[in-house]
Amino acid sequence: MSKITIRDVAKHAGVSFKTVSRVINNEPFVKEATRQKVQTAIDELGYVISLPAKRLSSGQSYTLGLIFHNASWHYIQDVQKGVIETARKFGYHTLMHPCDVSHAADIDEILTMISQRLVDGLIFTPPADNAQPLIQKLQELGFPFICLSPKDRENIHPYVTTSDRQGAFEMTQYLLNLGHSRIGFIHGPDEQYAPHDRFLGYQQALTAAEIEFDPALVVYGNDYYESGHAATQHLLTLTPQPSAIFCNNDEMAAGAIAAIFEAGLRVPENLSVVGFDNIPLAAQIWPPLTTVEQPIFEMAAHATTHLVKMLGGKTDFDPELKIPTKLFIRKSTSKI
Amino acid sequence: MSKITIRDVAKHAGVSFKTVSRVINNEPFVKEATRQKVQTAIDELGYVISLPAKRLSSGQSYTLGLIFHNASWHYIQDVQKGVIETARKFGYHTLMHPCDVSHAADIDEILTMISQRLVDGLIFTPPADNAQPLIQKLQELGFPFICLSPKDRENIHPYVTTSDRQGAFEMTQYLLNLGHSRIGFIHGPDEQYAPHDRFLGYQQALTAAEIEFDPALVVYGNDYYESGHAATQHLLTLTPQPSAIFCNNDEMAAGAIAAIFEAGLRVPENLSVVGFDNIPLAAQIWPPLTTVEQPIFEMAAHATTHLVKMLGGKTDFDPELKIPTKLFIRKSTSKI
DNA sequence: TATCTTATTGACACCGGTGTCAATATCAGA
DNA sequence: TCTGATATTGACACCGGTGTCAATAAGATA
Repeated sequence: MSKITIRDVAKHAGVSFKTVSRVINNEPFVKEATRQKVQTAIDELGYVISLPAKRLSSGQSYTLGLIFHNASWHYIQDVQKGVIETARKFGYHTLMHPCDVSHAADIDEILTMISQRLVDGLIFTPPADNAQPLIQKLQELGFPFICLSPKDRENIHPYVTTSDRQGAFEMTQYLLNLGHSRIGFIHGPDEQYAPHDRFLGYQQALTAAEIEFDPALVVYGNDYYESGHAATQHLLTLTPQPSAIFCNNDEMAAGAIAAIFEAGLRVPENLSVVGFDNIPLAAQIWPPLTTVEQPIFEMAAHATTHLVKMLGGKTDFDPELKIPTKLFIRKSTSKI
Repeated sequence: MSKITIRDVAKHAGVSFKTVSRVINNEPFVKEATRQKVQTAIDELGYVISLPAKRLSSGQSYTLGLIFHNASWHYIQDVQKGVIETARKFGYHTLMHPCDVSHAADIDEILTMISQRLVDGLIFTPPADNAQPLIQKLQELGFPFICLSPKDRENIHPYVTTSDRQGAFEMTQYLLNLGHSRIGFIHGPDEQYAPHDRFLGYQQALTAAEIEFDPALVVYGNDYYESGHAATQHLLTLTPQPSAIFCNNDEMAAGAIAAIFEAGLRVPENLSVVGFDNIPLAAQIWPPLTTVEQPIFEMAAHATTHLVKMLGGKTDFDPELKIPTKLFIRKSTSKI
């Protein structure tokens, strides 16, 4: 394709190549007539900027790195959409970087990416933000990054998260209103922040309704289908059996539903099941899942916007943004 | 981070900067002793190459673009894994490019990416390969690209696909062996190639078993959950009712199962349901879905390898690679 | 009209590598 | 030990932009 450079355009327009550079970057102090002349030359020649050249000379890559490790792809897909779309608006590209941040080699790889000047800033999705040594190194370096729902909210800034506690509170309240008082709770991974917040919301709703919290109803899972399945099998052995199960995420809820069916019971006739996140799967299983929508796309979009602002040297934004959740009532719940 | 350049390393090692360049690129004709000396200097100084500089001077971006449009994310996630992982092995990075190739502006955007020298080659996933004007333009330009399961296999090369026909043939045979003779078939989007191949496999298996093909059993869907749901509702009104439903993909199969449950019937007791692709969802719905695994990851990996080889000027590979499918028997099927 | 600002434009170094080709070692054979 | 062939290394232009600062043009002011 076009091997046209700004010097060609300059010659064609009868100006210096620096002026062409000014025009394509929309710099001030260019006479309108000159701008027109250059623009015409650009159009006639079909000039397109060479990004490699711009990147080398400006010292910026105009690229953001999205770091994710071991995260559910349902989650990642929304994050990707949010980040890619938002980055594009600002003229940035996005590089996906799946990795295992618990692995020293992978951390080195990320550090290398930075040294290579491949990315200008990084976006971390949980649990990648748990890579303490990496995060610390970045902070020392002063390298721009932002986290999505980080575990450690005290030391990692800026971040964007969601109102997990409030969402879980509302969902629990909803189940309570349906008449459920023994609500099993499948807890998420301990290393992350969100599960604790969600659990807290569950407990607070119980307290608000003056229902005594029974620790026996809490089982730990790892957010995967299988663990939701196993946790539910355990919950079903309890006496009295819970009449509803609140899962830390939708994937475990899908596992829960499978376990209930296997036990010869039905959802929601015998047990109600709810999840968290509202991933596509939630609407595609039977029965469709009542869940709490986590505004992943919006979080990712906000995080990207913040990061780009940081790269531009701005700091006039809230370093601790919280996006609200929303209840999605479907068919996996019913009155007791 | 390090602002060390090859000139710094050269000075430190007492050689010319060109020699350093030779060492980092592992070029021949460098004396072993020199290589050692340079390597030591590199290690001591913590030198890391500047990609922007390499890209500008070499004229290559060492980046592949993955174009996808409107495709299921279940599919895309495996493609992404395959492409990213493989590209990395060859020292390439991958840029995701979701877009709408039926939109002229989006096609221009891709053409611009090329002009900007942002990517060295493109990988298309269906149905993005249907962007005729774009594909044609690329062929004229001689710009390297490769398609995954393209619709138009006559004119688009190279490509990597899977044995859709054979997979559908085997699955149908499996259902036949289970005793099903009236097998509903939910056809996929007409604009793609794969659905036709799968349908052909279905018909051939019927013929091989000497069972007459009944056109009434074929309903068209668009690969989404909802259309599988609707198509199944229709199939259930048929007399005699089919005893099994073969869906063009898993997502529609999930919709089919939901429709069956809603009608008060059970899977697989009353009807067997099978899908195609073996996406994660297949194992997470109840009952777990019997399906045909489409080797998406492998296809993506092969395609990437081919593309990189093309970029290296090689042409010693099959321009029409076909990766085999595999049957996954789970619990959504049973004897009649 | 001469002078001082301020708006525009141009000259040129530089970003940090790669590519080309000439220069210098090295080594085997005579 | 000398010579030609081959192995190594260096010099330098170049990729196509951006940044800096000087040069020039255009107005404003006196």
